[in-house]
Amino acid sequence: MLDIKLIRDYPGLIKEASRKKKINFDVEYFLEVDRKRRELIKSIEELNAIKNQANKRIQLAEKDEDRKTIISQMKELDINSDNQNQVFKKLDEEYKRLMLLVPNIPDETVPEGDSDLDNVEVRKWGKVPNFNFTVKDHIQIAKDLDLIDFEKGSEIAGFRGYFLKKEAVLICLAIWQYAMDVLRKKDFVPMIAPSLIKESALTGTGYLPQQEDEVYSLGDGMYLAGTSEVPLMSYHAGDVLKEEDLPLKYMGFSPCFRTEIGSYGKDTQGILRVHEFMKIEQVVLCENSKEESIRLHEEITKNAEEILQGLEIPYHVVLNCTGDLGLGQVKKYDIEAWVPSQNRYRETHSSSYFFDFQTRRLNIKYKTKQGETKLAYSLNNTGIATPRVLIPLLENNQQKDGSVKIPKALHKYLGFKEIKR
RNA sequence: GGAGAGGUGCCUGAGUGGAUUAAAGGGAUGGUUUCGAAAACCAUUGUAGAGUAAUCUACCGUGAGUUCGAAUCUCACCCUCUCCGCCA
Repeated sequence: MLDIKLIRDYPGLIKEASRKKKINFDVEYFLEVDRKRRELIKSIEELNAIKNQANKRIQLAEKDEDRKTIISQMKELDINSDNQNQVFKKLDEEYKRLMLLVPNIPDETVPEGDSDLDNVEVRKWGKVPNFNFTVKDHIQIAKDLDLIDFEKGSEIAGFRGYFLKKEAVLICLAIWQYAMDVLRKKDFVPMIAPSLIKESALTGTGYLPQQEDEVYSLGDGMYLAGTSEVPLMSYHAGDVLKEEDLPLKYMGFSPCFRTEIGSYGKDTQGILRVHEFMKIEQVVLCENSKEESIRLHEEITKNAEEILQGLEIPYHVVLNCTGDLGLGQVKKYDIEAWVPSQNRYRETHSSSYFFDFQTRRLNIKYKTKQGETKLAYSLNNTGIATPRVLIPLLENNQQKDGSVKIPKALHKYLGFKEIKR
């Protein structure tokens, strides 16, 4: 949600943002609704002022007759007032519905583009491995080493279902522990967040109503979160924080659920795109400042890179183009890890900032030292997501003999250095 | 799942249809006093919207309703607590 004053004063910016983000939003229509709504508010407030005055006169009236006269006058006035209120209710609903659909304005450094194909590489890390044998994809490796059971997975959990087995499980546990240790050193507060959540948490973070298809709805008003960003941001909904406590940094650990509607036919094999996975998410609330947002955005991006570097996984960072930005995102980097079997990088992390888009919806503020109350700004990035990260981990470390070497950083959590049969 | 109690401002807490402009106390901030502090005294102390401004409007968990008028009455929902049952 954006500041209504900004939309009123600079509708052109919103129009541009809609165009760049490939989002359909009719600014002129919205402003018309806003104008009518405001006119009505003014008129209703004037009526209320008359009523309030009349109430005082009713109380003070000495004669019963006077009182009756005023009451009958007020009854007449009420007919008009009821009508206005009904019209207002409809207008207000429409206004609120539209307010949730106004796209945030992309940063000027974000390249224009239609889709992820137009994202721009920012930097690369690590050496893409050269294999002197035919590389296997993660599916084959997992089958050969009995690490993932896809057949039973789809039998029990349906399409995109999977069972992790044996070392795959232990490695996931180790990866979580490792990633948490990295983030803990950077003072991120560990949280295990609920995935079963109410609608308001999803609306507050901007996933609803915009991305309704992608969220599992349980039909009783409860939903399954696609990321712990949703419960963690909602954790502070309605709060007035202290400036000296900012930035607040959380690492949220939770199962994540995604319908993947709209990606039918994409990545249907393996564990790249699954309905259910585990993720450690970095969530940050900071002061109302663009500079601070940018600084922290770079920081949480670096944190994720540090985690991947520790796992010895080659990656690159791309700057997402406007068409690949979500409704509320101002700027986003995706980190993509090298997947040898596909001979390309695939997304493992997504790092973005929102300014007050989410905090306005969630009403998260803070008091400055001068006593001013301001909306906080928010950011988030993946810490690590499993099992997806197993793909580059298994593939990049596969050996000619079919075994897989395990990156050093995980050894102390595992007690073994390779997967071998 | 069953039974009960409750939700009022930064906090405690009063308030069963009209003077509530939400009492009172506490806290916080500023001032007086003081060498300085404590105490005492005085003052200030919510959010949002409309307006150049004076000012006006809304908000007592949320939403709807009754009424000329609702923190107060009615209905639905949300949340918290207590007890019973079940349970990792």
